[in-house]
Amino acid sequence: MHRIDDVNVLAECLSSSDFELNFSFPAARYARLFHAHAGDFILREGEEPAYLYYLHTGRVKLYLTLSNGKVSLIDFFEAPCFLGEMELIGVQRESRAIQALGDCRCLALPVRECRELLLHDALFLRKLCVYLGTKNNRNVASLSQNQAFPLANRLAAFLLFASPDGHYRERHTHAAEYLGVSYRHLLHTLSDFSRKGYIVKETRGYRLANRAALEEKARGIES
Amino acid sequence: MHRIDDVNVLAECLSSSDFELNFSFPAARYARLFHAHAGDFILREGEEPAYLYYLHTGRVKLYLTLSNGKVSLIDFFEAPCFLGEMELIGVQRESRAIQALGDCRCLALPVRECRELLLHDALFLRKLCVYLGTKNNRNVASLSQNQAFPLANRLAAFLLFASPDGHYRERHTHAAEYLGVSYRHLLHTLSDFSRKGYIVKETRGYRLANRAALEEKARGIES
DNA sequence: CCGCTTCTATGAGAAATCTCATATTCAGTT
DNA sequence: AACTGAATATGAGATTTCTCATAGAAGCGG
Repeated sequence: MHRIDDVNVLAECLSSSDFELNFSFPAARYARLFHAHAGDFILREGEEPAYLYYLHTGRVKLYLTLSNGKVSLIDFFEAPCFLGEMELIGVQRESRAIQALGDCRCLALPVRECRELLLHDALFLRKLCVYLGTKNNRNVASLSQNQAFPLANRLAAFLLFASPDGHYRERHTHAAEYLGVSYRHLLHTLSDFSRKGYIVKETRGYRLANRAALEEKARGIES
Repeated sequence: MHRIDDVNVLAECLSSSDFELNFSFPAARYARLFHAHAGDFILREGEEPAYLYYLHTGRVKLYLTLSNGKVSLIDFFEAPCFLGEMELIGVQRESRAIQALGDCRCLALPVRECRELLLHDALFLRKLCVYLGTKNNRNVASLSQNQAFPLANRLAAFLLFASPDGHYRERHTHAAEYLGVSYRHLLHTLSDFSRKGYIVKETRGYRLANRAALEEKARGIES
């Protein structure tokens, strides 16, 4: 990830986002702009971030490495959202990494300069509470779903979620991590879906061939 | 759960807790006191709470009922903590219930009167952010652990966690919910631990007989 | 004391999921 | 063009976990 010092690009980003609406102090005055390429790390494991980031464009994934050695993909985040907010409020112990999935633009407030301002800004804190609460809800939902439903149901929901145009193109490796199952088992279930005609393999990915059946499978998950 | 109108008891509760330190306005003026017996519901599923609760004494469990019909135990909370804060900030969609595990005392602020005060109080909001962030961390940790380790490891950790005096006395039904496995499988694994001599069955519960072995099993989980 | 519900307990068999081994393809590198 | 590391695939067998069936024990209101 590298910093972009072009003042015009920064101004453009600021004006094309809700960034400033999150603060009751003139945050724009402190803002920097960063650009991350696909695969770049925005937060590295065990590193104290120097900025509070606001993802302006792009998509990232958050994961942590267990003592197991296994890497567990925790969640996807899409712009707009905060990154590094847990560290700001000082509740971060685990070593987490945030990695860009595609090109990302991040507005950033330097913690050193803004920490006190942020921690006394009721508007920002309220926005942050909502954001944290929403994240919490999602986590709780997936926590209980993972335990309550076998992969077939969760995969059906994921296929529908991740295929806006009816074409599924996620990496199997990513999907397996996200769904919390082994790569092997994901492939099993995909080929099972193929056999049943729910999906059809294409040159690159799958086409959702029987949306109704997938929705039926996914039912009971949406809560 | 019923309200306690004794002003002296209320005053006593206020003075014996950090309650007032969470707010920069005179919250004590608005505070009520409630008492819940074991099994009482503090929040019912699908009900909009009229109060922001601060658990003064006691222990509660939070769970939600899936469309599945299955009930999923999400978490335990111990005093002191907030309850109903998700609803206050307006990010609550799922139907959750909070049930007292033993006798509980709750300080409570009426949402109708305090909502605006609370949502503009930077001190309270900051405390709430920390609280939500901590909750989030716990959820993420258990989310990834559940996926990464079989029950034997998690159970070992749970036994050590839930047996301060070396005697385990949790309800199997509760434990099974909490660990996210079937009752049957929990019993399997317990009897396996028995056979291996890790634990010894007593009149009521189990005694941890081989703490070292349990710690070995639990290792790799503590992150 | 009776009937009801919940918890505890155990067995048998099935389903879900994992590990390991092995190939192939593909993109990037040298 | 050869090499390498990741992603894709597929098979076989083991492990984990679940469902169902059954039964006794404990607690509780009538």
